Formats: sequence, structure tokens, C-alpha cells
Amino acid sequence: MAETARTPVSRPRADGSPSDGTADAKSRYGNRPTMKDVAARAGVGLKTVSRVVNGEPGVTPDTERRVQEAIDALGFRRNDSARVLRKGRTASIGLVLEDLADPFYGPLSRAVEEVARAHGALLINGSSAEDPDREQELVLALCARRVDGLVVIPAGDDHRYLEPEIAAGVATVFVDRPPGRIDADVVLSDSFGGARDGVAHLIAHGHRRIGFIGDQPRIHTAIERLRGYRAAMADAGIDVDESWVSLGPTDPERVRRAAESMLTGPAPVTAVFAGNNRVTVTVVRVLAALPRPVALVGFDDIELADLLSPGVTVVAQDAAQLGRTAAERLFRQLDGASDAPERIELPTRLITRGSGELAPAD
Amino acid sequence: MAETARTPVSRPRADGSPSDGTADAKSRYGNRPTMKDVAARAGVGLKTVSRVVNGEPGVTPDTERRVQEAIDALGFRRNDSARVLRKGRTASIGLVLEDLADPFYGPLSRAVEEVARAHGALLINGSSAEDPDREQELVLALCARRVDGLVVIPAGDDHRYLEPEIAAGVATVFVDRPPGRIDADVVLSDSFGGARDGVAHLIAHGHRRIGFIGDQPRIHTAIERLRGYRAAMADAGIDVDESWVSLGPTDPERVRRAAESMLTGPAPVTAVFAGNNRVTVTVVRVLAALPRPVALVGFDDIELADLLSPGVTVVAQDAAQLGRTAAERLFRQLDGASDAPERIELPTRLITRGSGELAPAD
DNA sequence: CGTGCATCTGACAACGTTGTCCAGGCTCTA
DNA sequence: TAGAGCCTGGACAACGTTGTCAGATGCACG
Repeated sequence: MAETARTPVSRPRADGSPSDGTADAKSRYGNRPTMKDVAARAGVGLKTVSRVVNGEPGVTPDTERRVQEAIDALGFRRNDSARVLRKGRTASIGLVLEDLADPFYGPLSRAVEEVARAHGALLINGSSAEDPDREQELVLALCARRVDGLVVIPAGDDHRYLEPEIAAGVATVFVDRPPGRIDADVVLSDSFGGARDGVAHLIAHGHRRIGFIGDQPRIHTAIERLRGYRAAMADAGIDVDESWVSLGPTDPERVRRAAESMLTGPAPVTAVFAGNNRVTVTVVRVLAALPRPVALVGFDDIELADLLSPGVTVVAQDAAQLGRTAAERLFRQLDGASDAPERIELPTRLITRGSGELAPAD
Repeated sequence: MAETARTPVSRPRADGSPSDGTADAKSRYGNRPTMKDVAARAGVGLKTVSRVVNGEPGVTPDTERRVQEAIDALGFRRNDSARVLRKGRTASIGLVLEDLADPFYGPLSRAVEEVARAHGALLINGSSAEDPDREQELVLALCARRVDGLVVIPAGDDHRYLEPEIAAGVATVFVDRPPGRIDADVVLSDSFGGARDGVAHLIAHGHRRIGFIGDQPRIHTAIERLRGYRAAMADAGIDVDESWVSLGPTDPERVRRAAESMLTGPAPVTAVFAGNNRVTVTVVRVLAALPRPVALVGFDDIELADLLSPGVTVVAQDAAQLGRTAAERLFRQLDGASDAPERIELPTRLITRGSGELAPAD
């Protein structure tokens, strides 16, 4: 019965099956036992097995025992794909972020996972590598899997492609950066305020020529932090020389060149504000090689920052809290709350460790 | 948090079934269009839609266009659950690791994801939090989802529970630590050799009283690294005083106590070998607060280790390479290779930065 | 001993997709 | 112009599960 004896087809293989299986799914690798098999072995009906597996009431202890034995004997494991198909909920959520290898996203992802776990859901992870097409591809693949919800750290700036999905009931929360051209829940850190405070801190320590090195201008946080920088400078009545400002990719080479460029010339900066953790790490390296001290404040905390000399002063955001907040919001949506989309902004925290308190060298 | 009393304005639907569908799945939230709907709208048969969606041949350009229009108009997206049910392959793999927030696992996870992506598969992630029960729960949940394969960083030491799954065709590769009581592919770093080399390096710089602080003894890498430590000491003819050795959880408190304990007393150690990245970070902090220099070599590289003074000498393992190798091995299994289970051991690399080259203080 | 009721149980039809197979319509040759 | 083949399209059954509903069983009670 396992192999449905098919008539040996003598027809020429003109029929265009691309490259996949020749037969029905039955022929796939390990044939796993199904509820039907369990039912047959236990001598009960299919539905009774289903009841036992799902802990539904209405099964005699004796029957239940027989079914359980059959389950153990056959090594049966419920096929969740079929279950999903029938029930319409997958108990899984998707998380699309930029790069799981970035120390900022690890804790965020873990926090989302914990909340998901508390709600009995699994987490499917994907890295967009900061590529809008890849983001969309990932998100839609997740939707095809019918994840119940999505947490997205957007790479692109147009998320209208998500509209049909959201309309179809996929809960969606954006994190770290707002979505583009659609209205949806979003959880952010206060990039503007954090950067403004960080730069004001440098100004308070006597700096006036302050550099800003940030991420690419299409990234919302980069723009916001730059805005914070400009606000702090304006508040202090300082004119910003545009040679002090550099936005672009955060690879070490680009950042190094940007830093070196604003540290040389006729009016070199005496302090640098680094726009994120990647930038900070590279700037620390550049400054460490300099003969004179240059002040530094970085956005995002980094491990061991306290042990460097001087310690790195940072505007810290809580990645785990971002993830947790977003995930909780997501499950609130899934639990039926129909609040209007909201923008939640988490505060940042200035941690002084020395590098931000250095006086100007000149 | 304040229970934000939201405007109860217009309830979207009174029909909102409290928590459980009273009817068939039809009544679940957003009713998505199916191929049937698309077919009806395009005025073609169901299978024709399927053909278009899957890019199968045998559809007139004109028909294809009509179908495509209907797809776009309805916002149709194929339901992969149904597809999986029919085809038997999910094009997704599971990764169970200890803690995604640990900087060692981020790059590993990312590497696995990249390989999966190259094979058209998605990655489902789970953190075991070093708890064997949770590991098993996660693994079995992934199996119920019918992932095609599993990459597991084991927390437990008995994986016989996986036997039926492997027999049923779930490709499985263990990483970082070998599985317990079953035979399966495993990709490891050379913990023994790496630790031996690191300790030998300290000995070569004149140390004889060397401490070892490692992870819990039920963790394979902890044991292996301790074995490497003992081998190096034995090679040099040094008797190990057991007060120099400490295994246990890697939380900062425990590690700090362990370090302080072996750094005080009548015969304090003059060097420490730290068993992994978590331990290294804490030991660096402890040593930084000491008046006298103590040498340190750590297992695992850590970010900014080069900028500390002294720089931290480490035995580096390549987490991304571990992940990549394991994932490639996994997909080789999935492509039908039926090699015998293999144990792959990747070399480590000693990176000298200063802390391991300090001479004994006494 | 028969009836009523509560409890268990199982047959059946979905869920949305894909593999198989056949029916038409078409082109091309003899 | 008829027959043979090819191309296109669609009907149908299966994948493994769960919701519905009706049948079977047992028990208490009149």
C-alpha cells in the first residue's frame, strides 16, 4: 500500500516536468507515519488519534493509552504543515533584519525570540544585507509561509508591497527604522535626541569643530542622528563646516578615509561623533593611531568600550528592549487589538567613559 | 505599563471569534485569495494558474498574461503550507544554538543563513539557552514543521531522541560540540589543540603557574580545552595545582570569583587561560584592576581585543567557517549524498597581541 | 426491561496546492 | 483532406490534519 503500483508508462517523456519528483509526494524520502497509521495500529479512528495528540477531552484513559503506545512505537510526529493548512495559523513569526552577525542585532533577535517563545511561536530569521530587493524577497517568502506576523528592520524605503499582506491579516511591526509609504506600528530609539545629547556633551567639553560620520543617507537613523548633530551645533551657535560631515557605507575603509580626511587639513576636528557601532569601532582604531587626543562619542554601546583607554563614551540604545517592545506589540495585534498604528520611541542613555570628556587638543 | 485606554471607535467586525475558530478555517482572519479565485477571475482552470505561478511550461503567453493580471489584481500569494504538504519538502532548515545574543553565534548563524539562501531555503532559529530540555523541545518543534534539515549546537548529551527523525530523512549536522549517543555529522573547532597551543605559548614565555577558567564540565568544548591545558602542562613537566583550575557557568560573577581566587593565596597564578569569549571578557576586567601584570590567553577572538593595552592574545576559531561548513555538509546530505557520518575539525589560530607575551610578574 | 442521557468514537469534508491524465484544438504531413 | 502528432488547458485525486456531526456505547433510572 505504500507504493501505489502505477502502470508502467510507455508514453514518451514529452510531458514537461521540469526536474522534480516523478511521482506524488508519497515517494519522498523517509515516509513518516501519519495519524492514519497510528489509528490503524491502535485500532481506533483517525479523529481519536487527533484528539489524543491535541489533548482534547473525550477520550477514555484506556483508549488514550493504546493510542499513545502506537504513537511511541511508530515514532509519529504531527505534521504541522497540514495542521497549518487546516487551521490557518502557523504559530511562527518572521524577523527580517540587516545582518545577524552585527552585535547590535543579535540581542534584538534573541529578545524577539523570547517573546515569541512565550507565545508558543517559532522565529524565522532573515538578513536583508541592507538590500531593499532582498528585504522584499525575504518578507514575501515569509508571507508565503504564512507567518502570523512580521518584525521588520527595513532596508528599503517603500513598503507598499506589504499592503495586501497586512490587509490579509499579517501583523506587522517595524523596528529601528520607520517603514516607507505605509502606515504601520514602529518601535524606534530616539536617534535624534540621542545624537543631539551626545554632540551637546562634546560641545559642553569645549569642542566646536566636531565631525560626524554616519551610515548611508537612505537609512533613517543616519539622517535622524545627523539631524541631532546639526541641532546641537545650531543650539550652540556653531556653523557646521560641511567637510566635517560624512555619510556613507560603514565598511572600515570608507570610515577610515572619512575620519582621516576630517582630522587633517587646515581646521581639523577636535572631536568626532560616530553614527553607529560599526563606525565607532573603526574610528576608535583611527584615533588610537593618532599622536594627539581626539574626543569621541559613539552611538550604540560596544563591548569592552569601558576597558579601552580612554573608555569610549557612548549614546547607548537598548537593542533587546527594542526587540522586546516590537514583539510584544506584534502579539498584541495578533491577540486582536486593533489600535491605530503607533510610533513608539525609546530613550537613549549617555554613558560617559572618558573619550567624550577629553578637552580639545588645540 | 499604563493600559492605554484606546478609543473603542468602530469595531471592525463584531464577528470576531474570541480565540478559537468556531467554524472551519475559512473564518480565520484575512481571507486570502487562492489559486481557485485567481483561476475564476482569469477565466482559466486551476492548474493553469499553478503552472503560471511555478513557471512551468505549456501556457500561452496570452493566457499567462491574463493569469498574471488576476494574480496582481487579487494580491494572490501562493500558500506554501499547502505546497509543502503536497511536495514533502519545506525548503527550510532549522538552527538550534545556545544564545543568538552571544557574539560567537551571530556570525555562525549568518553563515548558515547564507548557505541556506544559496540553496533557496529559509532559516528557522532557536536558542536553547544551554538547557537540554529546551534543546529537545525546539528540535522536535522544528521536526514537526518538517524542516528539511537541522543544524544543532547541542546543549544536552543524549540525542537518541533524534533517531526517528534522522531515519525519517531529516538531514542533521551538529556544530561546535559532538552529539551524544548517536552517530551523526559534526563540525568542530580543534579545542584540544587550540588550548594546548595557547597554554604552551604562555609556558614558552616563562609561566609555570597558569590558571584555567572554563565553561561547565558537561560542555564538550570545556572538557576538551581543559584537556589541552593539561596536555601542555604535562608536556612541560609542570604539575597542575587543582586550585588553578575552575570550570562552571560563564556568568561574570562566577568567573570573577574564580579568577580572584586563583590570583590570590600563597602561590598565585601568573597567567590565565580563559576557556571562551565570555570568560575572556570578564577576566580582562579582573586583570585590568590588578596592580601587577598577569598574562592572558583567551579562546575565541573578541572585538576590540587589539585595542586594549595590552592587546588580548587569543586562540581564534572561525565561527562563520564553522557554520558554513556545517550548512554545506547539510545540503550535501539533502542532495542525496549518503556518506558515513563524519567528524570535521577546523584548525584554530593563535593571534598574539601582547597579553599572552607578558613575562611572569614574580 | 425499556427509555433517556451523557459520553466516546469515527466517517467525512474541508484546507490550498501539485502530479497525473485526458480532451480538445491546432499544425503538419502524406 | 484525413490522420498523426503536439500543444494547451482542466478535471481530479492526493498530501495529513482538524471541525462537524451523527452513530454507538454504557449507565442510571423509572
